Amino acid sequence: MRTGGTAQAIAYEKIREQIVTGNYPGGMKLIEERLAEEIGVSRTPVREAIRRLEQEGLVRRKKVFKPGTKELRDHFKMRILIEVHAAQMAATYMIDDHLEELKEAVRKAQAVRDDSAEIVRENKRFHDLIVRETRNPVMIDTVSRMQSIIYLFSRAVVINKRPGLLDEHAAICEAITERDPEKAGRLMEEHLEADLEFTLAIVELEE
Amino acid sequence: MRTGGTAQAIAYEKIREQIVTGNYPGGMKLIEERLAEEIGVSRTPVREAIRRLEQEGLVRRKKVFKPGTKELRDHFKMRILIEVHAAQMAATYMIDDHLEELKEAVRKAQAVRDDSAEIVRENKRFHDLIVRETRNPVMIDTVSRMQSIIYLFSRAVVINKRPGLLDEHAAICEAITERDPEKAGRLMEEHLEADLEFTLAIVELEE
DNA sequence: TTCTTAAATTTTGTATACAATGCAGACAAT
DNA sequence: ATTGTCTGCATTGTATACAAAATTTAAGAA
Repeated sequence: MRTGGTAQAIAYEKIREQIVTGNYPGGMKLIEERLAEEIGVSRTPVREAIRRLEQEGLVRRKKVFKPGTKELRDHFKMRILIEVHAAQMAATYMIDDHLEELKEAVRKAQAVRDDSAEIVRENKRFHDLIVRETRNPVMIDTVSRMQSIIYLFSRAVVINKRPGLLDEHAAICEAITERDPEKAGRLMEEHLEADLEFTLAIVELEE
Repeated sequence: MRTGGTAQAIAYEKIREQIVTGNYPGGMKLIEERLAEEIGVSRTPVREAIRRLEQEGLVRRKKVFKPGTKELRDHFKMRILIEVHAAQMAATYMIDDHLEELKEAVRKAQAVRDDSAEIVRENKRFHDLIVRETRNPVMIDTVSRMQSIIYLFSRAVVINKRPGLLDEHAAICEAITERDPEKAGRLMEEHLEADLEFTLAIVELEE
């Protein structure tokens, strides 16, 4: 990975990496001095990196954020609201080039039914392509933040991949192709609600 | 104003204040040393305050953010999405106590038809009360952020208060009272879209 | 033992010095 | 006149020292 330029950027990338991989587990205290030494910079850039992660929601009061089920739900609901809207926009305005990309993503995910890392990547790609159709950076950004938080959980979920997920993607893609916003929106909502319930079910198993 | 506690909090409050009052105009460069001296703290807390404001969207690359019309639109659309949802939730679930508060806010705004500062306050209150009904801190927070950005503009707009605004509030309130989510959502959407267009029209006058 | 409180410690907050970077204007070369 | 690059200045980035606050540990009393 190319962790560019400034010490702060390096610190940010490294800490973030540790958090999302689960290497720094939820609840772990982030001690500036320790991290500074570990990364090989001074406390100053580490501080700023932590602040950034705090704003981003991955860190809460110097601890790695550990979302409870309520918080997971809240983030998911925010995401659903935007993505349903995005699906409607996509069905209305998506140009053919983009539609091709979307179909490609669906096809690819179906092709690699066993490699779960690859499925995760294509899954994310599918959703990103749809969210892009809002043409609204604020929404795109918000979804991205929600995904980060949700991912703190779904590492576990990803492994137990949910049945039906790929078919639902295909169905949404079809509704967009048919230029049916109502249907696309409805299918997206059902899809994400199912994802949420599945995720919650697994999380509750773990606790 | 009570600017409590740490130097960083003081710096944050003071700088934010200057920005939202328009005292620091859009595009102005924020120089750490100058601000530090002005506020009476060292550069360190000022830096962190600026970073925070950057995350919040009020500052962009050390300059006071000056949203263009596209950006204003984007923020507004995000807000609309959430508030329409909130209105639907409110119509479905709002308890009587909260409904009373809402009615009170509408009444009060109508009572002070001349004092524009007071109208702004009651206007905000009306929307906040509805957004609260999402019961979703993530959404509440997001709307609050959108409002900050929008307010960078609407200082101008506020002065030319839009006709019909209060009646629309009353109508939304009524739809909620009638427990009609579809209507409440639709009215809220129309209301905010009208606000957006009005705001854009004024902004374009200014340029 | 368990609870309180005080001391010790760890950790964060703040100031400040110095280094690196970027940027504006001056001057030279074409 | 245009381009280039050099110089000095303004600003940000980083490290570090010290102060304040928070947290842990230990000791003593109920």
